[in-house]
Amino acid sequence: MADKSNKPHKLKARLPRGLTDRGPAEIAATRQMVEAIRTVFERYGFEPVETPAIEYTDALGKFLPDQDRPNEGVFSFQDDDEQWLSLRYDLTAPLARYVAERIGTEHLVLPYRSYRFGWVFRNEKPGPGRFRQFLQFDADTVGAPTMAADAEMCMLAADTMEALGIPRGSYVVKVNNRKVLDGVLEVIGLGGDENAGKRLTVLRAIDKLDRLGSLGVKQLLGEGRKDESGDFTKGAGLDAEQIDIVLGFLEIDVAHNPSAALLPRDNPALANMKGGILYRVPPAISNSERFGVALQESEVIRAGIGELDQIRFLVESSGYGADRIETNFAVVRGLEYYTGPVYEVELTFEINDEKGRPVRFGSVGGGGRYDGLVSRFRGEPVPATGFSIGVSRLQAALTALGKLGSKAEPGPVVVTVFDKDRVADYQKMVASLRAANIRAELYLGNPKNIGNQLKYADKRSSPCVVIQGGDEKARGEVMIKDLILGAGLTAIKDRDEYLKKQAEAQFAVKQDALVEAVRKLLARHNIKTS
RNA sequence: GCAGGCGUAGCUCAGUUGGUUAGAGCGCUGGUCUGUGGAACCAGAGGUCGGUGGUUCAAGUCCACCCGCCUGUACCA
Repeated sequence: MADKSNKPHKLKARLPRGLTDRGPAEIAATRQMVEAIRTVFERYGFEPVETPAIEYTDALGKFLPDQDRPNEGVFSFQDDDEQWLSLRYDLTAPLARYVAERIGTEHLVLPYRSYRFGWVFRNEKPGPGRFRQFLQFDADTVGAPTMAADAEMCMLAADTMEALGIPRGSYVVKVNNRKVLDGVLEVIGLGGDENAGKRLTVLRAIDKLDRLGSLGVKQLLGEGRKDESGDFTKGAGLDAEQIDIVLGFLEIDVAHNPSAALLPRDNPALANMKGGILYRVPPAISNSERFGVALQESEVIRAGIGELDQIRFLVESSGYGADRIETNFAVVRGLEYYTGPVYEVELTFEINDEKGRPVRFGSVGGGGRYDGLVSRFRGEPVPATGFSIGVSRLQAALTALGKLGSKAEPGPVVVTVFDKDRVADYQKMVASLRAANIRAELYLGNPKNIGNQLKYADKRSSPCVVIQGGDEKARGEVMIKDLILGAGLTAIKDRDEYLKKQAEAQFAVKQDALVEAVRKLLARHNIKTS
């Protein structure tokens, strides 16, 4: 028993769930993505701004810690003055706080266009590609009520996807307007405060269209739905006609000719449509005795479609067709603060995971108009619209797609230790390489044989090693071995060919030509020197 | 949160109706190896069998609870 106390309960090295460590390949991939996004955002005229990861909880929005569920959704804690603080869960609310503090001063010019990226935190169940700490990249325009600001967000989203190497056709920016859905719900009798809960249930059901299909949504709008594990989700309890109308709206194909969805009330061609505004509406809507006329005359729906039409016109004018930016009445987006147009970027390709199962990445970014968010801090209305990219999720998708990060970055040049007594000489060689901006390191392990040192360099993905044994030293030379060339040698069967390549892969140069020779070797393999 | 499935070495997995000191492959470390990377051979390290409690003469194996992971679902700014 006594000897066991040597290692009593070994501390288990472990990471809290939903969090992840990131190695060189992932970090390099993230850098590359952030750089691509930043370039596009700056091209659009947005300027950088940074806010801290911690804010007062009440500034972040609705998630106030309460007794029952103190940390639901958001990580919160109390300051020593007992005020509640939280880790930010998005970048929009902190921006609203930032703007509200500066609006009307010389430190903020309206319309204010800014971008920022950083870690955000959500205390919720993690899943594949879903973490409790993840990177977001946002752009926002504050103080511009015009739809031109929204159209710009959509074009920005499309340009960013392409800058990230996602080909046109493999993504789509979907645009909807919260006013359209709000109008529909109002007309079918779900207006008013007393129906707020039901409206939420309906919107949630609509949001699941791409995942559950129209049958699943139909069930959720009605009685409810049972999933494959037997769990039952209670539905919104709409009647058949209400359900038909909601589904009918979702199915209207507005993507490719949205302008046609809005026709002026006084268009003579519409005489037979009772002065309505919707064109090509499904029978469920036009035939509805109860709601048909009201739907077609709804001012809210008309306003919403009018805004969508403006966005459509603006992006089309700039050359962005429906292959990149489409109007889609099924997009819901956040339930909380959006007040007008909402956008969502979806990846449209499917890929399989390592077990061959299809993985949907779905939405990798989104945003919308939130005219109420800044005004929470101020009496006056402040229009704002923004767009946000989930960098972490997008990175997971791009990695799975093979666009990112699978290949190791080239390592440093390794100077081997041949003669233990001459470490200083080798260190000097390293220093001369470093002085020439070449990544280089001395082998710091046990130098008892050269083979191990080559193995090490190989594992580091070093482009080459430098060797100087007694023979080279006597001739005033160093040996350079090209590991990248050498890597292919074992595959070569032909002896002459092998010897030729071998000679290319390993060569001696005068000691004072070391730096130049290494530089040439790196250039041959397209490795940047700093 | 709810439902279901799964937890044995760093990884992938064996482990009999409950029965002695829990195994294999890969990986890792060292050696053969003071002149050359992916090889070969040899040796070694590494396990509270996810945790705690219970049943039993005896638990990796049976039971309960907890934790973690996976799938679905709910919530999601």
